[in-house]
Amino acid sequence: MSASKRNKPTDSECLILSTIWDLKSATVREVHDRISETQDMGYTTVLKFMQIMTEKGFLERDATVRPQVYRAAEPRQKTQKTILNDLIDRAFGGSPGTLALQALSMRKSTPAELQEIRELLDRLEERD
Amino acid sequence: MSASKRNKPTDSECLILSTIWDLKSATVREVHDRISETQDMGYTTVLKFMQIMTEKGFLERDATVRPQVYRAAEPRQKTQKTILNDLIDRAFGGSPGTLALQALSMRKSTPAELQEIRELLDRLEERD
DNA sequence: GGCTTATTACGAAAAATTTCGTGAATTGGC
DNA sequence: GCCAATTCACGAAATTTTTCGTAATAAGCC
Repeated sequence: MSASKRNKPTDSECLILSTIWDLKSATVREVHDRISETQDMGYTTVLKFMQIMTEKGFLERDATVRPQVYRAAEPRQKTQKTILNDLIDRAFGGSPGTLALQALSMRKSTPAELQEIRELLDRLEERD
Repeated sequence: MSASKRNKPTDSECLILSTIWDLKSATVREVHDRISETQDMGYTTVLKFMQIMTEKGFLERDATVRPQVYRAAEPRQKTQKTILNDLIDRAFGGSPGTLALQALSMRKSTPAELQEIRELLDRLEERD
């Protein structure tokens, strides 16, 4: 199967993906421990999500080791872009700029991030 | 009632909100006509969503006129920020900059938007 | 090998979202 | 005022998402 690209993960799936992106690869327990810090979600609930996500093609699992280890099937950025594409059309009138503007004006970003964005802007405007 | 702020609209609700933001205020038919251009969604389905959204506090309705007219209960930006806040934590490791960067590198933005972002960056960096 | 604990599979309940049928109420035209 | 067409309220079915209980399986220890 592996619907991989076209469909975006659900809210809970994003939470789990996020953790796995951070850890590169992770067992169910590792994911659950991480998520438990902020959320109230049972161990078998996390397990079930990870099984479903494997079916959907969001995760891959190595069943040769115990406990089993999961990895993201797609690179983080690719999935993030799928999510953003959907959101931009759905709630930002198709304008990525509007979304970016709102995001930046909302919370403090690091100087490094701001600099990176400046450089991106330079490259984007050069193309004209 | 009016849960207004804390909760984010569902996917379908975003679609409808988007339309109403554009039109400032709208009847069910107007919203349905707009959405029908790209989606396959029945009239009564749209109506039901708008009724639910009114209960939830996302919309307000003027029932004194016929057909009834709906408006967004909160300003567009406020709702957009609620959505972004959630997404940033859920899938972007809490970093608005990462989200902004991805959004900008994804599709072409207008020169005006790029300029606006530059100005925002200037203001943000001044604050240090 | 048997016991204890941790991990995994299965399936299904609970909750939330999406969809629409049906009939009542309202409006506009004649 | 009456009829056709539109709009609205109600409720419920269908689907998807979220949650977890329970049992099966595997691992680690003495």
